Amino acid sequence: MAHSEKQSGGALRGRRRKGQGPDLRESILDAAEDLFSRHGFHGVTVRQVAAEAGVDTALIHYYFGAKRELFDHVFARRAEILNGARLQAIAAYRAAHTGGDLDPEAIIRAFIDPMINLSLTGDEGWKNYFRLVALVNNTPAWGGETMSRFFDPVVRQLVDALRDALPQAEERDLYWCYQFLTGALMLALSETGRIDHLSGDLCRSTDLEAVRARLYAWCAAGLREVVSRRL
Amino acid sequence: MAHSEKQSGGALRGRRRKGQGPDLRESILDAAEDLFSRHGFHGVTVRQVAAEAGVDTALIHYYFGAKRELFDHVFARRAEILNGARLQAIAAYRAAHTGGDLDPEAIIRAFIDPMINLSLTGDEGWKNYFRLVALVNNTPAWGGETMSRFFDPVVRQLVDALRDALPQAEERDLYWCYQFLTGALMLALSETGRIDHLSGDLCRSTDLEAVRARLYAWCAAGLREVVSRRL
DNA sequence: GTCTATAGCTTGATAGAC
DNA sequence: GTCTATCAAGCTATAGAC
Repeated sequence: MAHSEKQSGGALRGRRRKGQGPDLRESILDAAEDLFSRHGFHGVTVRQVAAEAGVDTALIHYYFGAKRELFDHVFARRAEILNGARLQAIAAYRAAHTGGDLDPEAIIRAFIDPMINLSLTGDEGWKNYFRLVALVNNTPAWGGETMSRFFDPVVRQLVDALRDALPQAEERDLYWCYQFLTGALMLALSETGRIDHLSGDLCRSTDLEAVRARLYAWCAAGLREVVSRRL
Repeated sequence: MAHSEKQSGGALRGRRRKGQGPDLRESILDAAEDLFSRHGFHGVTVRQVAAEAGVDTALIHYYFGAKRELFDHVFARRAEILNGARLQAIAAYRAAHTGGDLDPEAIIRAFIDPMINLSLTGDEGWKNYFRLVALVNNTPAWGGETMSRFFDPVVRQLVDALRDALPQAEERDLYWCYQFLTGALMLALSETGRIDHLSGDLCRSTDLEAVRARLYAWCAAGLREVVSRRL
């Protein structure tokens, strides 16, 4: 509230960077994203963010206001890009298959592929971001509400597409299957290193190509089975 | 370290409670479990735990030492009970099917059923505990190591049993499938309420019977599919 | 825009009375 | 065992110089 006029006003947004030196605003968000994703909201101090970004704590409050607002900015920053990519992937698949049968596995692929691609080919920040989303997804106090606020529209597109692909499916089954899917997906994207230790380094949690090669098949087969058992 | 002699010594353990009034040590653990599971380690203060337990902060330090030691006590308390139940369920299934074919879905059921049963029929503390485990499971900084330390032995039993049931399966596939399973399972057990909102209350995250009716089929079908695609 | 300095509070932990 | 009292440290956030 103390800084809302600066965030919404065009003065700052219109001429940021000015071509000289790094963009401190983005540096702060990058540092916050990195730290929040590893230690959670309460596990990070504004001072740590400032130190990691190479700025002073006062500057963080100048740009983003309170600590919680900083967190929200971090969470929202990549959500739009991600949602756009996923919506487009689902729409592209539907457009290419109007009239014909829809394949549930291809729909799931369209939903997940953008995330794995961003994590693999994008900057390191995307890995931090997915870790953060996974953390929020498992945060009972406010995680469910936050996830809904940012990602429900895309999920509805997924469920809609799956319903069209499996018109005989019960509505509830689609939602439960989505929950299983997102639980498996989020854990994979957060790359906690546990599977490395567990498997004696036979599997690497950073090996998202291995995830891709298995997760779609896993989800599609599970969905088919759950839907068919109800009939 | 300041209190190690009190924790390991028999004096406190031998005559706790004395039959009068509530056991403050357990009350503290219950309160800490509740709060940690909702807000994470850093999101809870020792003072909050003390207030919730109805004791003074000094007593917490007297019993458990530092805040982190309190957390470790909370995490370890139910791990033994849980691991015992799961090991027994897997062993019981194997004992009942020596010589014959092993069913992957039944093995998965033996692995998961104790958790769902404890959450459904046990005290409220079990729900808090599973939320806590889910949170740790998705904590990059130290979650992977902690999960491994407490739960790897049981997971190895699961993987061993699945290997015997599917001798043609590739080793790596078994580990990846376990990761998908645990991601879906932990999210379900943490009951974040997101599916309620998403489905317009068609599904309830507290409805673990609905999870049970679908998760085993989901996991078993996914496992079969992943294993078969590799051949 | 960016930094210095600091106010005002909360935290984890302990010493010591009972 | 349990509580009162308290300390040193660290925290968020802001005011004001530049």
